[in-house]
Amino acid sequence: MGKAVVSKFANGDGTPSDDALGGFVGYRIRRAWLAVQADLVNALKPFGLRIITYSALALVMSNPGLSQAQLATLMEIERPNLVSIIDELQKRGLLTRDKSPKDGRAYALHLTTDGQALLGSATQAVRAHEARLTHHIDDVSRENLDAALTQIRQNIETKPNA
Amino acid sequence: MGKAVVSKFANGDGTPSDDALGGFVGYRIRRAWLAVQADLVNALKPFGLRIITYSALALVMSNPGLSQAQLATLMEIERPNLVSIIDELQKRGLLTRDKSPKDGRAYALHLTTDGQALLGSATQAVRAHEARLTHHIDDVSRENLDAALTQIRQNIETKPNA
DNA sequence: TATTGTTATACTCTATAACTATA
DNA sequence: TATAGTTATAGAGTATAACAATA
Repeated sequence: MGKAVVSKFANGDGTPSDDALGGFVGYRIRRAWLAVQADLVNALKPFGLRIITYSALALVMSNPGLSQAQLATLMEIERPNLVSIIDELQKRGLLTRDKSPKDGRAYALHLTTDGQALLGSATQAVRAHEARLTHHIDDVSRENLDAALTQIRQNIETKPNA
Repeated sequence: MGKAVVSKFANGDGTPSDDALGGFVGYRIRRAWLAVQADLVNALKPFGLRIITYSALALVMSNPGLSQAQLATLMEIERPNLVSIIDELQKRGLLTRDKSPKDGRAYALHLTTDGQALLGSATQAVRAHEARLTHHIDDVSRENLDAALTQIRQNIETKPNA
């Protein structure tokens, strides 16, 4: 009685399955982010930019004159880890580090014309990448996605684990 | 003419803003994952487990007897990086590495009774963590979230960037 | 020849302590 | 004293090459 067992694996077809994790929202978000990240890295490669250098350029563009400490806070990275990023962008002539007129300790960051041009081209590529991501996702679903992701972050902030 | 400029920053209130990135779905997914990850790390800490060791236990539980190569594929990590993870779990007596009867090169992985017990307790904590994440997100939104994340992964697989 | 598990290694990302110069 | 930028460093996580044993 009972038919032959092909495999002891969870999905019963002889191939191991990830069902034990696939039911978790966190796992699904992680898998989505890894896929998006890999695709975005490729989208930025032609411009010689990494995700972190693109982010720095975009944030300096929107917030001209901000300091490295402010930028690090905005990027949610530690101040020491921003130094080499800014070094790299400055060496490539994409942004300037000027002594702040108001605070002798701080630098005021600004994009150069080249930096603005490169950011513009890269942003077009990022928009194309985003358009591909959200293909077949209508406006309502897209808004629901944003709302759900925001709610999740709020839930964690409100009731963090430890 | 024209009122005093409080700040040149994007949000105009004297504080720099991340609006330049906040409009991207990828950025929102990343932020959500980072928050979920931090919370999950804390949820697993009491059990002496990291996300990667919990994943390994859960997958071996669902797929008893699978090999390290199969597990590495399932976890989407490289085979060499799995060795120390299995070492650690074996040293703690949570799983066994038995010579596969069918393939002299491979090990068949199984959870011990202790491993099953620890996985059970940890899974309760992960479920509690997940319940907190999805608080205030109704079933329809939750299904929409899953569908959207799946669609995004499919879009990338279908039309990858480079 | 190809594959399993392993070692060694390297590269990125991230986190902390401590220094200097300014405030 | 506190903060901005910096240096040095250490720890994760991840990726590849190469080897012995087995298929």
